[in-house]
Amino acid sequence: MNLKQLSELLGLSQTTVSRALNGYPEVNEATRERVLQAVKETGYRPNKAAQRLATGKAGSIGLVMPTAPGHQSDVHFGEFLAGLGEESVRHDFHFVIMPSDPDDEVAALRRLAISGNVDALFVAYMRGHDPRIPMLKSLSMPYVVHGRSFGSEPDYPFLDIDNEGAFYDATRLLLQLGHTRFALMNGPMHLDFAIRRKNGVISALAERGLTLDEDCMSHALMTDEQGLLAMERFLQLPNRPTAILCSSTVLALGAIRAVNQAGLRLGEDISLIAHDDVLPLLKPESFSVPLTTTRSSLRAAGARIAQRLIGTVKQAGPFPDQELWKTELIVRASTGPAPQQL
Amino acid sequence: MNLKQLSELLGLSQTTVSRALNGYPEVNEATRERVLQAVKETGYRPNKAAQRLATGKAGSIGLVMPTAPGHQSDVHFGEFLAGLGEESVRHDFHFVIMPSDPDDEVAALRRLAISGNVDALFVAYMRGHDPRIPMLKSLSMPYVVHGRSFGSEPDYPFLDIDNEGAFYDATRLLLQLGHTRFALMNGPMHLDFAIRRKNGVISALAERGLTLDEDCMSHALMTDEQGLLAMERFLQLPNRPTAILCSSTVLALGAIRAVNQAGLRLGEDISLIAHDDVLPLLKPESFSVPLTTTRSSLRAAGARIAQRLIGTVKQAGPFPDQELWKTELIVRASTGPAPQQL
DNA sequence: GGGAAATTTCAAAGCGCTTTGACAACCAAC
DNA sequence: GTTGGTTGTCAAAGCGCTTTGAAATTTCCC
Repeated sequence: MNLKQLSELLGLSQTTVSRALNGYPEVNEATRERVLQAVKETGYRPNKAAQRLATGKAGSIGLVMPTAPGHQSDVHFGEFLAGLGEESVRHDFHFVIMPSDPDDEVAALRRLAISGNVDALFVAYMRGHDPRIPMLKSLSMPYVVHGRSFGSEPDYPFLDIDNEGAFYDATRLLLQLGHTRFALMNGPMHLDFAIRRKNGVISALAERGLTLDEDCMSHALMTDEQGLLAMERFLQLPNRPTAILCSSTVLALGAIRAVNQAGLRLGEDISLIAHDDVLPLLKPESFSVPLTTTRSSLRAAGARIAQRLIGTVKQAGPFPDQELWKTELIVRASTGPAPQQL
Repeated sequence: MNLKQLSELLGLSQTTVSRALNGYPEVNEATRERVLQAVKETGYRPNKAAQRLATGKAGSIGLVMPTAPGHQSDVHFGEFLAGLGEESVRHDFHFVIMPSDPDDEVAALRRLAISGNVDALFVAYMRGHDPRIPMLKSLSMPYVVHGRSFGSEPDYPFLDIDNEGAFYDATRLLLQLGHTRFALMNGPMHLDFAIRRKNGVISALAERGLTLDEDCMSHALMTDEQGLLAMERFLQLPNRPTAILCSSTVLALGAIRAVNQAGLRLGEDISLIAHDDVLPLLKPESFSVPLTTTRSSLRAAGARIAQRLIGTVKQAGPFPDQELWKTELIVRASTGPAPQQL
């Protein structure tokens, strides 16, 4: 069943039927009703490819999924996708995923943009001075950046959380509890959020005249394995840290295993605050010692970005171009007063 | 730049240019060279929407991502996606994701199929007597099922691992080590793989005249939290099991925490074998006590399914319709002889 | 050199939709 | 009863590609 057949069935022109379907005002309400009824009965569905060709709109948003043989498939990515998905299905959009080697993202993004398969782009895993930003600007296609790019003029549309503020607050809490020896277990060094979180820690420490040693910083993929390794290193330092800031609950998982293995008690010998992306798989409150966290839902961010992108494509009102979400600092049992000096 | 302009530029007809581009034989090699050269210089890219309309092929495969507000976004899903992605990018395919409430998958799948956005479908998370199978059969669109559907005639294209065999073998290993009290920590009861794994355990036990108590079975989402809860229950049983079979390394994570908390030693007081989907996030060899596992790579399965789907769409030779992959049983330190009777 | 066969190219007809510009049909107002 | 403004409907022209069927050109063989 196509439009032509449907219109013949109804004794109307294709124009009228098309207009009735797409909510144009210049159609008699009675006629529209008839058309809608016929659609129900015949199960007519407009051909997407033809719609696309005619309108130039694809009804989909595109994104690049970093993946390579052997590359980590990131839990955080799946969670974000879920948010994006929930929102797009609500608007009858779908999304197109272009897998790409993480080293080749600019090219992948360009391919996706010119493929004509998408109306808008979303990008994540931002780095400092990210080359994708100028590229996106040069494209005439709506986009939203998840995160920001340190070092680039922030004049592009983004949604980010206040990473620096989150880790500043977390650090201050630990300072107030009397801790003086800190360590930071961070994501890969080149990623924007990692830079900002580090800055947050450093500036809070600086207020008390403290610094963060090179030894007390780790930059790695956010896996439990890396968390374990990093923590083991920290614990072997001559003057080992008592306060740990951790960029993910996944890292925390490994870190805590290391703490346990060393026979230390979390929340007493070692205090730890992790950033919580609200992964349903890893609830900080159900850790054996519930985790103090800075919280911001990755899924909610995904949904919001989808909303902005789709709204822009549909020209449904203006959206704020730049959003910075505050995180919540939630205190649980993994933080406690600094242990007495030995 | 479109085809018309390009052909005018070359002084050729659209037909010839189109044929040259698409590798048809009825084009002079010299002409083809000229065309290809012009494409390079002008950066011409055929309009996808028009191609689709003309050919009826979308160049993409579709899948339904189960997601709902509050629903688990599954680590296993992301890993599978990575495999699918690696392969599809290799063939210039992309995939379209339709998010859907897990209770509404049949409808979502149908929407996706008739949306005209995809050439082929992939489905996973199969259940017993899965209603999607008859639905897929009724569609005239290629598809591959990941897993199988217990109770349905296996006359549809699938790729599955030998779940029953894996758990049969794992159980036999534990039996040989002298264990007699078993527990099974499984995925959700309605899922096909869970049914088959359970059968594998039961039939291995039956050979020794043993049975699996209702108490010693848990069916739950495969999260570490559920693993913890299930194991805590097992450990409180009057005659507690010494051998645990576990459907995922994620479940094992929680289970092991419970074992530790109870002051028991893994591989001595309790033996555990988990199924390992080769999640890069959770390597069984880097657990504090390395895990004995049945292994089969989810990512490889994703890649293989993409290969079959794309091959079918492109009519590139026949593929086996049904594949059953064996798993590997890899023995590490989490299994040991049954402890002496008390 | 002529005719048949093979090779190369082309004009035109779709694919199924949207949208433009024109045209009836109707109403109110003078 | 004509004018002017709405309303509702339509025919036809795209959108940019593929593909059919025919025509033009070249090649081959006797």
